[in-house]
Amino acid sequence: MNNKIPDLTHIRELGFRVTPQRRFILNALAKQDGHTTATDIYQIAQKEMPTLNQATIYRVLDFFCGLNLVTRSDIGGRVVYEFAPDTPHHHLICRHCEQVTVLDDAHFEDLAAHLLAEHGFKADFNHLAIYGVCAHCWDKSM
Amino acid sequence: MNNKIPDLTHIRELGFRVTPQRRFILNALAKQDGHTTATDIYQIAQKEMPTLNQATIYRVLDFFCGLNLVTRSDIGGRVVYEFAPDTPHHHLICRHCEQVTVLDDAHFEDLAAHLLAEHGFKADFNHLAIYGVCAHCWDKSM
DNA sequence: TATGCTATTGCAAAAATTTGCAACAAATCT
DNA sequence: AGATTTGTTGCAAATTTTTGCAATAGCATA
Ligand SMILES: [Mn+2]
Ligand SMILES: [Mn+2]
Ligand SMILES: [Zn+2]
Ligand SMILES: [Zn+2]
Repeated sequence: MNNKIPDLTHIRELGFRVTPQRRFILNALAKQDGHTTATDIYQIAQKEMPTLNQATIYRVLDFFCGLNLVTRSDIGGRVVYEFAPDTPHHHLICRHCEQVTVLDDAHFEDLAAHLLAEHGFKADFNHLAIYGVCAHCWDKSM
Repeated sequence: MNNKIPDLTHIRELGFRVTPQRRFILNALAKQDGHTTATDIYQIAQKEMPTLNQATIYRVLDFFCGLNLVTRSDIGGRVVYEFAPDTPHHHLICRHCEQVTVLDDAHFEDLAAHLLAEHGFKADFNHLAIYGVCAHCWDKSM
């Protein structure tokens, strides 16, 4: 469970506006503790904020992704959103059993340093979905 | 330009079937030399294979992705497909100027080795989209 | 608190993607 | 070549996601 109440006020300084819709969606994401689809949000909204339009949900989710407040990724064929935690994480996804495990961001520090040094690219590895074969499935296939 | 004619016969040994639709779609992908959307394929098909159904295109693209014959990724908000080359590559995408550059797979060898050793996970980093800020935009923002 | 600017929303229509099912056809075996 | 099996396709309907535009509402300023 994630109780952190997201700080929306700072987006005002960026020239954007704090709206009830944005507050609702970000809070909804923060309350969920895993990956959430746009449809999930819409269904929650049906009860708690029935006037909230679907198009707005997609636009706001996209808006938050642009600010790195939310991550968006394609996991197991579904597009999922997640409130971006202080400590970034990623996922290992097995192509066989579809199992999804968490991978700490620390594993990407070396690569990030290299990309910055060699390519001048300041990468933020935000919520990557890495596909492959897990240990269990690999054993079975041998 | 990619002239390689994909070998579809081996999928027969996997229990799948070689159909004109699959041949057409894989060839169409191989002929394009960049990222291609499902709609691109559909429009090509309108001329060369008008009976090819949209649903089939999505199913076949998904089928090829499952076999790692094709990569699928979300780049700049668009879902793009690409005939999987012998030498895997990835992309660095700037959040500011949206510029997309190519990153060789060699950069992921160390990480892959680590994941295999530490997590028993045999990762195939196929066509990752890495977001961040390019050198040019980073300079401007300082 | 009232005013003005314009970012954002709701709405409806368009576009993209998925799904169930019956008809079809690729592969295998007589 | 004909029969059989069952993986695939086309079709149409259901979902999901995007887009243009007029109306709305943040919020800065006075
Ligand atoms: Mn996650
Ligand atoms: Mn590519
Ligand atoms: Zn597995
Ligand atoms: Zn840039």
